[in-house]
Amino acid sequence: MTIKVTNTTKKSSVTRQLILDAAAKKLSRHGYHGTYLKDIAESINMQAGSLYYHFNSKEALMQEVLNKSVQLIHDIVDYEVEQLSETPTFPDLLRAAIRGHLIAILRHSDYTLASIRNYGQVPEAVHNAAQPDRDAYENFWRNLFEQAEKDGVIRTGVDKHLLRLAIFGSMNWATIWYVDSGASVEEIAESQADLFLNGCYRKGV
Amino acid sequence: MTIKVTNTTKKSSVTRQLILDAAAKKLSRHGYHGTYLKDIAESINMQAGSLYYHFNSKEALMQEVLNKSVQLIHDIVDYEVEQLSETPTFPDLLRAAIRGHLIAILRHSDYTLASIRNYGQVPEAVHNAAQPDRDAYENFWRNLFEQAEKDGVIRTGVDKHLLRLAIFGSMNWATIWYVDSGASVEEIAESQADLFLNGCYRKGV
DNA sequence: TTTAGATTCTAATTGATGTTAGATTGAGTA
DNA sequence: TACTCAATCTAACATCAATTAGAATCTAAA
Repeated sequence: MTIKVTNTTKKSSVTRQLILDAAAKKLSRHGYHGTYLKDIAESINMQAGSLYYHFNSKEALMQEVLNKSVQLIHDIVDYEVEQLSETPTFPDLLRAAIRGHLIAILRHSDYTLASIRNYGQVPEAVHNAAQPDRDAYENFWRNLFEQAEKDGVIRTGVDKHLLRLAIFGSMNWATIWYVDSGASVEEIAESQADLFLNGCYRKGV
Repeated sequence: MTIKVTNTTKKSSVTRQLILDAAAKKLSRHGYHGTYLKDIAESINMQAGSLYYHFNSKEALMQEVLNKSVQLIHDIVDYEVEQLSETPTFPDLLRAAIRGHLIAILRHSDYTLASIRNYGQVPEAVHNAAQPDRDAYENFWRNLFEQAEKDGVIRTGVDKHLLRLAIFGSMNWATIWYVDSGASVEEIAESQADLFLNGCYRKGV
């Protein structure tokens, strides 16, 4: 058996990437247990056994897909937020964060759907390995709302915790209907930000 | 082979229900391909083969779980809405609908998690079979917002379609974090309704 | 008590999957 | 040219899942 150390050969890393992409695609469509190494391999014209040159096991491969999916989102959100002016307002920040998250999960939907759909379906070891990355990303949002509350721009009575979870839900759910909606990512982001900031209700008819 | 016709015997229908419940539990935790008939059977002290007396195939069993999950939600939402006064306001209606949906998916989470997590992961035949029920339920929400718009209580610029999907996302996502949150279903419902009605932003600091 | 029908079990069968070891290929290098 | 090593393939192995046929058991009515 070949022991795998970090391999930096050109060809190897290209193939690795091909495998990861193919795995993400399968994983997003068929779930962990419905994703077969044979299918992954076939979709990039390889044999199932050959995958073991690049990954030690199915679990290891899946783990890397899940990790990458979270990092991808985090990176894009960071980027979108950094594009803002020096002293962005809370609505600006929220809009940018939502836009980043949606861009990530809708444009790279194979990875994020793989992550979302298999949350709690993969073996625990795989699940736990991605937790640190998830926590790091979650903290970004926690901080966003904590700062906003300090600044007094959150309406009294709004639970920061439930607010964050509601926004997460709305965004992540978009992976399910986005393709059929015809709307652009930017439109959806704008709409969701506006909704969470101002609500849908017109008072005093 | 025994051909199954609709069987109304007492014992049979009780066992059927046991099987469905067990299947929903497994399905919600391990996904379609990770759910094994053997496990379902064992969890209710039966043999895998015996399941075939009640269901023609794994697909047929799964299909019934998914159908039931949607019907369950629809029924409870209808009930909550009917409890309202003769002429409920839009906020009242929305609150009741959200409460009903959350009660359904959080109290009977095995069925609804089974449905949500396996959306697009089950074989297409199974998926399609549950579509009519899903459509019927979706129409309830469509009508809710259409009526509200006619009544002029929706803020201009709000996209009814995206609004509905955002609310769905927030609610359904709650299945993931509910158990760890410590919040009650009623609190979450109240909080989400308030959020979607009025937003989180306090204007004019 | 007998018996027919309903329900469950038992023991295969068939097919597919993750994994591995060893053979094979192919590109660069001494 | 020979050699090395990365990369891939091939052909197995062991396991396990869905399904089935028929035997066994249980239940309620005659």
